[in-house]
Amino acid sequence: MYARCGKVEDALKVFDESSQRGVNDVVSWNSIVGAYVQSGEVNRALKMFGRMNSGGFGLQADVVSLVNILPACGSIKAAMLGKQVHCYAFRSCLFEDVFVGNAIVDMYAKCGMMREAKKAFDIMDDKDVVSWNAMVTAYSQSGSFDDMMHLFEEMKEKKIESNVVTWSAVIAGYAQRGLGVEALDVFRRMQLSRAAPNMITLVSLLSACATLGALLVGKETHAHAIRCLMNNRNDRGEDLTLNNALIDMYAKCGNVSDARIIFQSLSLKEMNVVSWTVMIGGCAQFGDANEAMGLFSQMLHGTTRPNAYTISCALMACSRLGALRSGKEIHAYVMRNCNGNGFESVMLYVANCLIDMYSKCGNVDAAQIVFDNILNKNDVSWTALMTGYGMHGRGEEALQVFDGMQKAGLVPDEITFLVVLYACSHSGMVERGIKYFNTMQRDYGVAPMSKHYACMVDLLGRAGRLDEVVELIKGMPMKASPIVWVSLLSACRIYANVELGEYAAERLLELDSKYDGTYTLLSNIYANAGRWKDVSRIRLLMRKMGIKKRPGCSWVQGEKGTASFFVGDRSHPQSEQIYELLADLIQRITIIGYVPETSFSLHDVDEEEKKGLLYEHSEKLALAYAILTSTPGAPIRITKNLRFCGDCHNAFIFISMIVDHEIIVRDSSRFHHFRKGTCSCRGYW
DNA sequence: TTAGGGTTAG
Repeated sequence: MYARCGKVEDALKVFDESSQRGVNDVVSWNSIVGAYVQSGEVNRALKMFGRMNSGGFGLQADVVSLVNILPACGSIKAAMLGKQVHCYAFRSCLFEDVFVGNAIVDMYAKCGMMREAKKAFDIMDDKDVVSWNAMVTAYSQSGSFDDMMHLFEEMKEKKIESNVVTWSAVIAGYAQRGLGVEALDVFRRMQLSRAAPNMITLVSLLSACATLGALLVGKETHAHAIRCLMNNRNDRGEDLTLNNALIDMYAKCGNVSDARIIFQSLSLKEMNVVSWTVMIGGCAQFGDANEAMGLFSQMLHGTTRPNAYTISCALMACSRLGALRSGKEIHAYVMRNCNGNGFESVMLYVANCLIDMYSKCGNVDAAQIVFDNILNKNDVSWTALMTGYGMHGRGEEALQVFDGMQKAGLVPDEITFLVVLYACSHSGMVERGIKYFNTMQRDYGVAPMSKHYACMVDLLGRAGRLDEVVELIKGMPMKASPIVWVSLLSACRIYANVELGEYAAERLLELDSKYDGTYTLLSNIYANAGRWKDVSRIRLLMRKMGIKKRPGCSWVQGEKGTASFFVGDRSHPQSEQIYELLADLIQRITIIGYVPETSFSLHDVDEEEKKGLLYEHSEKLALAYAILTSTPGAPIRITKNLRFCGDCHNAFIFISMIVDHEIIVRDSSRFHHFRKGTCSCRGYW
C-alpha cells in the first residue's frame, strides 16, 4: 500500500520488519522495486532486484519483477544487466509472456541496441499492438525512417490497427527529422482513421509545424488542443508540455509575440526549464536577441536552473549580437557548473556552441582554444572552427583545419565543402576554391549542390571574374537559386556592371520579389552609373510592392552595455560628442588621403535614410562612440546587421591609422579586422 | 508494458 502511494521509505520500513521475520515473498519484493522505479531511484531499484535474485532468499523473479526492472535498465542504458535479465527471461520461459517480450524489445531499443530489439521482436509468438508500437517507436527515435515506415506498412498488411501511440510515434519521428510535410501527411491519414489524436499527438504535431514554419497548421493544432483541453481533464505536467510546444511553434514560425503571450501567461511557479529554453531560443533565432539575453539573466535570478539546452540558446543570442562579454560570462558559468549538473552528456553540444560564439564575437583564437580542449570532437566541432577562420578571412588556417579533420578520420560531406569554399571566397583564395570545387565530386564523391554554386559565384564575383560567373551559372545542372543571383548582383555592385546586374536582378525578382536587398543593390548600381531615372523607377517599384528597406543598424558593446545606432541617429545621450569626434576624425583622415565615395551616399533608398550624409552612417557613428568611450589600446568591436558600406570600410582603414585601437567589424557576411591602415579582408569585402 | 516539448556547424 505504501509503495503504491509513493511512500517508498514507509514501504521499506514495513519490508525490513517483514524481512527480519523472513516472511517477504516475491510480491513484496516487486512492490519495493516498483516503488523505487516509480520514484526515479533506478539504481536502488536495480540493487534491490539484484539482492532478490542473489539466491539467498529462495525467490525467483516473476513476470511482474521483469516488467518492473526492464524499463529501469532501459532508462539508464544498463545494457549488460538488461541482457542478463533477458537471459533469465529466456531460461525461465517468462519471455513468452507478451508483457515481458514487449519490455525486452523496449529495453534494447532504449539501450540503442536496435539489432537485438528487432531479434527479440521477431521471435515473439503473440505480438499485440504494443509490441508493434515498441518497435515503431524504436525506429522512430533512432532515425531509421525507412524501417519505421516499413513496419508501419506491415502493420496495415497484417490488419493490426494502429492506435494513437502508433500514429503519434510516426508523427514524432518525422518531426524530429525535420520532415514536417510528411508528419502533417501522417496526421491527415490519422484523422481519416479511427484513432483520435490526444495531447501527445498534438505536441508531436506542433514540433513538426515548428520545424516547417507552418504557422497555419500550427494554429489549427492550437485550436485542436483547446478543444482537447476542454474535453479532458489533464494533469498540469501535460498542460505545461503543450504550452511549451506552443511557445516553440509560434516562435519558430516567426510569431514571437504570440509565443511571448503564452510564455507570460505561465506563472513563474508553473514554468520549467523547457519553457525558458524555448522562449530564449525563439527570441535568439527569430526575434530580438537582446530580449533573449534579458530573459536569460532573469532566469538566472530565479529558481529554475538553466541546462545545456538553455545555455546553447543563450550562446546563440550572444553569437547574433556579437556580445563577447556576455558570451564569456556564460562560458564561465558552464565551467563552474559542468560537474554533476547534467552537463556532461551534452558538453560537446555546448562546446560547439562556444566555438561558434567566440568566432562570431570576433575572437576566433578563443574558439581555437575551446576546440583544442574538446576530447571527443565531432564533425560539427571541426566545421564550426573552419567557419570561424573562414569568416575572419584566415583561409590558410581554415584549410589546415580541413586537413586536420580528414587526418582525424572524418569524411568531408557537402557542408564541409560549403565551408571550405566559403573560406576560400572570404580570403581571396580563388584558384584553390576552384580546385576544391572541381575535385569535390571526383575525389570525395560529393556532388556540388545549388549552394555550392552560389559560393562559387561569390568567390569568382568578389574577384571580379564575372565572365566566368556567367559561364558557371549557364552550366549549372539545376535551376539557380535566389542566393546565386544575389551573389552575382553583389559582384555587379562592386564591379559596376549595370547590364549584368539588371539581368541578375530580373532573375531574382522572378524568384523572390519581396527581398529588399535586390532593390537596394540594383538601385546602388544605377546610382553609381549616374542613372537617376532608373533609381527613382526602382524606388517607385518598391513603394508599389510595399517593400521597405531594412534600416541599417550598428552596435557596439561599451563599458556600460550595448549602444546601437541607425543612420543619422541622434538619440544617444552623448550624441553631440559623437558627432563632434566624427567630424574631427573625418577632417584628419581627409588630410592623409581619404576621399569619400559618394556613390554610397545613395546606398539607401528609404526617404529617411536618404537624408543621412555619408558620415552619418551607422557604422561610423558606432565607431566614434566606441573611440569616445574605450580605453586607449583596447580593441573595438562593432556589429552591423547589413553589409558594410564601402565608403565606411574605406574610412575605417584611414581611421585605423590614426587611432590606437584594433577595430573589428562584423557585418552580415564576415569580419573585418582593421589594424594600422590595413584590413584583413584585403579588398574582398 | 509502448508515445510527447527545448540545443550546435553553412
